[in-house]
Order: sequence, then structure tokens, then C-alpha cells
Amino acid sequence: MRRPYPFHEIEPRWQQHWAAHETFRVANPGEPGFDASRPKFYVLDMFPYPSGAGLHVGHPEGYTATDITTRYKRMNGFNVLHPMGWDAFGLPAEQHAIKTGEHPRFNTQRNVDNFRRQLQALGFAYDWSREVNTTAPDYVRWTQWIFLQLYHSYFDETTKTARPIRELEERGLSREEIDAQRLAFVAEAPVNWSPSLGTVLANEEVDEWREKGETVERRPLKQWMLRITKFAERLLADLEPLDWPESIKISQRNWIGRSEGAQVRFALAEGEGSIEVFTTRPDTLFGATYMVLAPEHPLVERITTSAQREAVAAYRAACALKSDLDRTDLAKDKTGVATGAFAVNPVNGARIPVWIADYVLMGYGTGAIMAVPGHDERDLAFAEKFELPIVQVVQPAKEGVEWRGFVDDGTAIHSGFLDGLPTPEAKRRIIAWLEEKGVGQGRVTYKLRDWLFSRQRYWGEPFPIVWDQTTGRHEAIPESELPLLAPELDDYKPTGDPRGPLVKATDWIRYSETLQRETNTMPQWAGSCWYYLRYCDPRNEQRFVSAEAEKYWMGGRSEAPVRGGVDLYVGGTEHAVLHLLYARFWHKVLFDLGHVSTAEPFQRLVNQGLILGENGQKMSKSLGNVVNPDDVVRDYGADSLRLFEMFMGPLTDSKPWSTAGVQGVHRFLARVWRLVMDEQATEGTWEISPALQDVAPSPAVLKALHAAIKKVTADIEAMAFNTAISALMVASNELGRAEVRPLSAVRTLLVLLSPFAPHLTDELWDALARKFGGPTGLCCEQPWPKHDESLLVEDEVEIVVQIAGKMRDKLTVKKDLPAAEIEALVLALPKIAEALAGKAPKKVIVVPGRLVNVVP
RNA sequence: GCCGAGGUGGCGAAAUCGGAAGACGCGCCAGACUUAGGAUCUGGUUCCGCAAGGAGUAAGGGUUCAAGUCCCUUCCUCGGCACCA
Repeated sequence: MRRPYPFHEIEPRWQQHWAAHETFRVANPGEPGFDASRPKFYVLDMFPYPSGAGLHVGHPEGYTATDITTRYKRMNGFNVLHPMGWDAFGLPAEQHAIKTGEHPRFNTQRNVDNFRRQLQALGFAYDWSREVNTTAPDYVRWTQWIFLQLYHSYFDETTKTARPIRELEERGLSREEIDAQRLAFVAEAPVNWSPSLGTVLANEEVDEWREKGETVERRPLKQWMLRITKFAERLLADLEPLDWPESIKISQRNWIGRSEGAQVRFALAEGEGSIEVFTTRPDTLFGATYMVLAPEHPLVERITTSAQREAVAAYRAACALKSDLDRTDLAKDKTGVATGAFAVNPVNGARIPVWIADYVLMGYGTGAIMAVPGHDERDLAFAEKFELPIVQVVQPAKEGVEWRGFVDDGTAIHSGFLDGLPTPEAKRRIIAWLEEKGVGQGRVTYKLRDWLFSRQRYWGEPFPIVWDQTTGRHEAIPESELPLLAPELDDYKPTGDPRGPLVKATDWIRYSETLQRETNTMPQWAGSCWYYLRYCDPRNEQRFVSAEAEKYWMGGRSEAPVRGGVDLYVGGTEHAVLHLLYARFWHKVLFDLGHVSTAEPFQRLVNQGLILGENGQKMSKSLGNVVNPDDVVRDYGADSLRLFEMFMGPLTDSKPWSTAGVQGVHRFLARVWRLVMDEQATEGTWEISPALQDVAPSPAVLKALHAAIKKVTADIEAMAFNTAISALMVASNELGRAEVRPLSAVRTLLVLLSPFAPHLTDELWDALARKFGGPTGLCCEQPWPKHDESLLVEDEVEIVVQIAGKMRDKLTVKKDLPAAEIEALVLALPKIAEALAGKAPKKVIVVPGRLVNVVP
């Protein structure tokens, strides 16, 4: 097969060379070869889940962008940490194990090997000696160790930091009091239990199995939770200074969902007790005409009257069967049942009915609301359906606006002492009143919930926890027993026990006479919460990362007002919230406990866009528009794939694949090849072109070259790789036009192209060195060139001449010609004289070096 | 519904500060070389028009000497969230 250039030979050769010479290995402080004089730069990719399907062309997009940045920074004299690894726990491997009976680690290993092969075929400058795998025992060990840090910590409300549990013990708190404060704690929480499958499902699996006809219900189980809610305020505040896309910051803010309002206590009309509600609109308290409890609210049992008992029980049972999705999706139509109980509105003594309805969520606020149907859309819909009273307590500012369902700020009305107050003022007044009367207080609530950290799965990190069968208490196992690995099983099929597949391993569970192991495992998020730290010191057997390595790679740099951490983190928007929030949470705990040196893990975040199929639709097997990188590498080479993915458009945009586009950049690379090489009579035999000579470049070539240096440098800094490539094309076209191609200019072009097309440029660099001698080392190890601004200045500039804003003529003048002289020259032009017809112009705008606009 | 991103040639896209719209690439057209070309090279290519010229950055309006860029209104596409009191 005839190829425009022999990429199929040179690419594997250079990949082997880089691997054999450990070209991209970077030393830690204290290790041989470490150069302390260089600044550090940490470039991180979101590591992949190694699926059986292999790499997708979407993966190399972000990876190529970080690779270019890595290589560019290296050439600029940085110590660059650029690692890769595997987020290898996950459901597909477990499902494979269930089907085949083979331990998931084998399937995982095969997939990892395939992913590594595919990534290495793309020539990425990873330091493979730092590869991590979240399922490896020496990694699991430290994930479990971090869990124990959480388990042995509490949140100190005065310092707002994580502190060791030991402090509580020293203060003499009881075991119960301590357990109630641990950052890792146990609570009853509903899981998606499928009786027909005999297994627990992840939220994202529920729909899929329902469609296949399986049943899924909510069932409360003892679950491990992480107290992320305590960190809500810090997670919110520390987001501010990060160099992240604004859209991601907004997503995180929304997820945390801070809202200010008041907690109000409504006494029950009959009997003892009261109902606490949270509201952001305490100013509408006079308009509360009924109350609603979440169906799961603990008070329901107690307050329901005997007449309503049956209806309430039936409603609660129906709600229990619904998944979260059903409750939100289908519930446009409000449902609910009266409990028969009544409460008293503290502001006006009104006796109002208490209902239960699933539009009130147990997990938010207090799980109970005061309903103000006049000024809340949901309450209004409910009140209309069940014919509950609706009263106005807010007057819209604008005339003629319907007050029913008016939810914006206005003026209080029919609200006693609040009447006439604007909403914000009314809120302040009523909160002061509630506090004074002791029936409520101002309060901040977050949408963020504590992190449900247990999974009833096999292929995840087991909890380093045992349960005392006599006391029912949990205990941490000693750190010396880590890693705690899951036992081998005969088969991985569901057991029908909602505690998960590990219950089958009876020997493993039995820890001692009285102690039994926890059978839950950690979620996939656990490993990805701290992998960026392990990369800093991946083979350390004493610590999860040494203090020195952590401080060096994650520490702040002096030249910028940075907060430290990873300098550049690139990945998809699908991790906008969960991964990035969980990792930030763990990082803060580790920071509080003194294990890491910065409060935030990722200083700068960039999201690459989606690569769509050639038809503009999302790539998917069912649409048959999936592009396999292996095929592209086979047909056009890795350099072409890399270059095309960067040339398609801006990194952060979604853009469609185009085979013709790959051919375009492939042709460009072939032209660069032929700038240097000449094909001989025998097909595929190449020698240095006779047109390439060691001569001084012409001024035109020099200028084109330095323009390219300037543009490519600025564009890589800005991650505008598409326009950087365009500049390289312009420069190479210019060079190709010359009869004689000067060696020095060609070499500079190769250096500029090297981060984008490393195989081609290392090959040509090497060929030139063999023929002409010159600089030693690989092309990718050359210093990055600097442009000479003096070569770019023009002594003459073209000025655009406009009449009334429309381009009419052009004029070439000396660069520094004063505005008055330019104006005189322009007014003397025949076209201008004609347009003015002897009259003086109304206005003349002169923008020196650019244009003159004459307004007649 | 809410939030976010975006709408520029036949296509992917360029366009520091408001100052020549369409760089670069694909595709297409013509030519050269050639036994051949789906290789390579040269030239052309926003639209209408033979031309002079005119129009043109989703649509409409506004600010300005000058608007793809700033402001207002509307429409469309994509992504995320979705009873959070």
C-alpha cells in the first residue's frame, strides 16, 4: 500500500524509543535526576474507566490537549507531572463476572491492557512508571486508609474543620455521642432493592431494569454515609477563586443549593408536640393555610387520626414503591392524604390541617412544610386539587398582576404587623419576631445531602470495618490489616440478600468470635477521589503520598496567585458535579487533618467538548457512527489523529467527526514530510531532499517563521490548538514555496510542530541530525523557540479608506505617518474627492495603522 | 419550567480593543504533470450579477463615524437540572 509518508514505520519506532529511554519519566524531589531549578507543572487527565469497548475517539481529544500542553511545558523548562491510570472498579466488570463466573480482576486486567496499548499507540507523553489502578491492592489499601481518616474524624463547628475523634474521647463524650459525629457514619437509608433480581441497584440502573420488566422498590437499609453536608459552606466559598468554567461552578453551586430562610415551629392543635418546617418565605407565614409532611416523616404515625389511618397507610405504602424518579417525573399531578390532625399557625392562631404528600421530600429541610398556596406554585396546585383555602399575603408591585401564584418579591398584605413591608424587610421582621417568641429562628439549608457511601456490590473496596455481634457496634480494623481485599467467590451471582454478594463469604465475614466484617463495598467514586494524589508518589508503601512529593507537585507556585493543586485538569462535563465535588470534599478533610498542603485539589479545570458522529449525532453503537481510534491510526497514523482532533475546532466545543478532515491534516503532515524528504525511484524510499540546504533563510521566510512562533506560542498558552495548527500550516506553505528550504527554518518548524505531531517531528529531526549534524537530543527535547518581534514589524502599512463606513479604497503609507498626514493623503484620493464633490467632509475618523473613515 | 452554552459560506471553522467578515482546512471548479490518478502541484471558490455594483454573520429593532463583536425583543439548536419549600 502506497502511503504519503511512512507513518506506520516511524510511529511504533518512536514509541518504543520513548518507552525504552523513559523519555517522559519525571523525577520526584530527592530522586536521581530531579532538577530543583525548574518550576513544576501538573497536567492531569480524568482517568478512564477501562471498558470492554476500548478507547473511543472522544478520549484522545482531552488527552491530546493535555499532551500538547505537557510537551510544550517540558520544552519550556518545566518539570511536568503527566500521569495516567485506571478507574477500574465498576459495574460492567462485575456483570461480566456474574455471567462468566470469572473473577472481575481478569476482565479488568484485559481491558486495562487494551486501553494502555491504545493510548501508547497515540504517542502520549505519560510517565508510565506512575500508572495507578484503583483496584490494585496497594491502591485499595490507601483508599481504605482515607476512609478510616474520615471514620476517625468529626466536624468541629467552631473551627469549621475536620478534627480527630480522639479530641471527643478526651472530652469524655460517650460512644453514642461520638458515633453521631463521625464524618463516616451509619444511618438507615433507602436503597433500590429489586426482589425479582435479588440485588440492590444503583440509581442509574433502576430505569433500565424496570424497562426489562423487573421490579424495584425502595427499602431502608443500614448504610455508610459521609458527612459532606458539614463542608457545604466551604465547598461553596472555596469555589470562587478557582480557575474553572463558570458553568461548572454554577452546577456545583446549584447542587449544594444553599438557601436562606427560617425554621418555624407549629404546635399541634390537639395533644403534645409540634411540627418544624423550613421556609425561604417566612414573610408569607400569615398565608399558611395547611401543612404537609413527607410521607416518611416520623411524626405521621403519631398524629394520624384513627379515621384517616387506613388512607394514610395506603398512601405511604404506595410511595414506598415509587423510585425517586417516579416521584419527581410523574408527579406533576399532586397527590396526598389528610392525616386528620391540625396544627396552629403561630402568628395568628389559625387552626390548619396537616396533610401528607410526596411532593414534600423527607431529605430536604425538616421534611415538612407550611403551605402557602397563594404564593407557591406547588402549594397552589395542591390546594386547588384538594379545595384548600388560598389567601393573599403578598401584593405584587405592578398593577394588574394576578396575586394567585405570585412568587416574587412584593409587599406584605393581610399579614398583621408585616403589612406594608417589602418582602426582604418582612422576612427580617418575622424572623426577629419568631426568635423573640421562641417559635422559630433564621436558618440556612442546603440541597446537598450526606453522601450515601455504601454499595451492595462485590467489585469495590470493602469497608475496613467490623461489627460486634453482641453490642451491635462498629469498629475500625487496624491500619496494619490494610488492604482488606474481597474474598474469592465461587460465583458472583446475586444472593437475594440485600446486604450484597459478600454475605456468601462466610469465612471471610467471620473476623473473630464476636466480630463480623461489614459486607458493603465503597462506590466507584472512592478511588477517583484521590488518584491525583497517588500519582505524585505512586509506589510509596509507607504513606498514601509522601509529604515532600505532595508539597512539590500539589503545592502553589510562586509566580501566580494560585491556591495550589493540579495546574491543569482536563475532562468532560459529565463530572461537573459528583466527582469534582466528592474529590474536593475528601481533599478538604485530608487538608484539615494535615495530610495535604492545599485546601483545593484542582486549580484550573477545562472541559473538552463532545466529539459527535459524522452525521452530527452523538456517537453510539445503535446509530452505527462510532469511530474507532485504532482504525484511524492504521489508516492515517497517530499524528494525524492527534492533529485532526485538535484542528476540528475549539477544544471546549462539541463538534462532528469528519474522515475527510483527517485526510486534510494527513496531507499537511505529508507536505511537512516532503519539505525534508524526497522520494526516490523506488517507491517508499526516502532521502533528504536536495532542496533542503544549510543556508540563511530569506527575510520573507524568517518573517513567516517568527510570526508562526509568536502565534503558536500564544495559542498553546490559550489552549487554542485549532488556530495554532492553522498557523503551522501557513508557515509550512510559505516554506514549501521557497526554491531552497533553509535547514534552520525547517528545524524551527519541526520544533513548533513537535507537541502536536511528535512521531513525525522526532523522525525528521533525527534524519536531519544524521545528515547535517547539529543539536543533539530528540526534537521533543529541544528548547521552545522565542520569536523576534523586530522581524515582524512592517515599515509600511495598508490603510483602509472608508466612505460612510463602507470600504472604498486602500492606501499604503509609512508605518508611523501622523494622523493629519494620513488624512491629507486620503482626502486627495480621486474616489474621495469625487464623493465629496468639492464640499468639506462632515467628519473624518483616522485610526492610525488601520483605517480612515470619511463621512461626507 | 429553570440554568448554561451556542446560531457566521456547500461543510469544520477564523476574526486582541467595536475598525477590510470568512484566516486555515474540507468539498467543489479549472489547469499542469501523467499510461493512469481517488497522488502531487498551480489558480479559483460567501451570495446575486456578464459587469459596474449590490447584499451578507438566526430574525427584528437600537447605540455608534463604524457592530459578527455592545444594548433590547423574538425564534431555533445543544447540554444540564428538574416538586429542594
